[in-house]
Amino acid sequence: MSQQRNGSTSGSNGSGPNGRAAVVGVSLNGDAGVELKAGVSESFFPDLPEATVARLPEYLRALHHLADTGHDTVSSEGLANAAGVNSAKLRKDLSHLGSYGTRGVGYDISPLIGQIEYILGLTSRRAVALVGVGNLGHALAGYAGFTSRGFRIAALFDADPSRVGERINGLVVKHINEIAVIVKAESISIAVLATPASAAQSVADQLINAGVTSILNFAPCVLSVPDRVDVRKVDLAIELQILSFHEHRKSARINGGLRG
Amino acid sequence: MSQQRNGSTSGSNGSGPNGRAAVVGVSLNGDAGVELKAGVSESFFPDLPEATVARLPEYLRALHHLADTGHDTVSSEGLANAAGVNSAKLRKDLSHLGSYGTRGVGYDISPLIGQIEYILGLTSRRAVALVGVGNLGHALAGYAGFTSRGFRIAALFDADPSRVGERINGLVVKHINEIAVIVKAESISIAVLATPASAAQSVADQLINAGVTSILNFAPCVLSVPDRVDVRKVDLAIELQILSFHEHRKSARINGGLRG
DNA sequence: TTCTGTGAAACGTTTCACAGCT
DNA sequence: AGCTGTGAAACGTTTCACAGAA
Repeated sequence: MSQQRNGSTSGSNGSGPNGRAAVVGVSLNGDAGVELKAGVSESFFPDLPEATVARLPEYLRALHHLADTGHDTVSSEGLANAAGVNSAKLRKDLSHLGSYGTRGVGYDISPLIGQIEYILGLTSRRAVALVGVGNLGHALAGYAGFTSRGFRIAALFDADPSRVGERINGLVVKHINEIAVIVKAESISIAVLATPASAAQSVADQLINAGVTSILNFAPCVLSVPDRVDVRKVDLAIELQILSFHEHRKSARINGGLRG
Repeated sequence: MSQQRNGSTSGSNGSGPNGRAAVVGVSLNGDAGVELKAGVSESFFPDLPEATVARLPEYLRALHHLADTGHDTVSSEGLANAAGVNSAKLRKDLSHLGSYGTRGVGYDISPLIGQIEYILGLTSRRAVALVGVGNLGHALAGYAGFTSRGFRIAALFDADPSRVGERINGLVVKHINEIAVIVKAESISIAVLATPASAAQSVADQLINAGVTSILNFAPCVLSVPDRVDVRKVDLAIELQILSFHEHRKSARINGGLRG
């Protein structure tokens, strides 16, 4: 959701005060049709359900894995298993992208990878700024998955002068008062926020002023942002608390003796 | 949403092969009623929608913040803003917990905190195992939010002998072949998986054999687990890819000139 | 009057079941 | 015969709008 998305989440909008909104996943309005054939890399933008969008990256990962292990075709059942969903859902999702399957056979992996990467905007490597190189931010700065899955960390920022100047993975940490200049210079539109909660809103405001329109927020707080800005939230303690609920429910079942 | 859903994500189950399922968020079946009054800390288990469960931690965080800043009552509008949702949703969610509001006034913060913590199973600090103290795992081991929001990291594991024995935050890293013994000895039911994807399934199997029934998975792969085990997935690259989709859509809007 | 609690409507998502292409 | 693509049904979630308690 989620969305928080977690989701899944993934979620919906709640209007905040004075025209700002705390947003996790935004509704889709475009309704241009899908007219793309395999191999063609320009198309109008299909109108995808948000739940589908949230699953495309998992399909993409599964498809890359299949391609790497020598497959070039896969059935809806096979891809669904690899992605952890059921096959009806997978077929419905992929049907929104246009027709990449052959009845009686399955899906052609390579053009399907191309189409999903196109839809997700991964045809060129996107520049990402990371703000907050403390405990967690430091680890994120070194996370190989960013690099291998379509992104490039283009700038690191921190408010702490003692951390400014530090070199991480070949990048020098800049002070947050350089956000405006660097974000504009590098045309960065996505930022990862790994600051303490107390600093997050102020940093988000600076990022948005500088032109950032998508934020991945690791700080445990709600951000208030304009409608045009997308925010997704990742909160480790929230994830554990949801699991804790399920643990509690399981033991209530056993102790209460009811309903299995 | 969930999962996964996040998913986020929150989400639903997809049956896997031979009775195993890749699970992100599990449906609720109990239907015991809510009979709890403020201050009483035993109750039957209410039948909460999964979407509500996923939001309770955010309400809890907001409530703690309000309590810390001297409030003892809050309106649905006020709490909803603090939690980033709309007030109708908040009221519906809280109505599932029983009646903690007073019409014309608002909600009593302190008993509401107590009830949410009870429902989430946070009345005693839960022991958590963390497997994989590489780049990300190391940061998670030091994350203060675990400690401050109801959890206690009770054990650290890694497969790499050169990391075994390292001391992090007062805990010594153990080898993963000690999982069975330590998880049982410490009655650990929740584990955080921060291993490479290639090791994740095998480690998950060991954890589950040892008695773990909830897993927070940071590895970019689908885990196959028995139905009784809950899995939530956090994948940083997936979150960025979802944001990338929205970036792509925004620029398609502008370039295509259609629909605002 | 104010603000919660809640039926009912609206909406989005998932699942079913099968038509139809290969 | 096999497997995709898809209407239609089922389900879950959100929003509306207001009854009714304080």
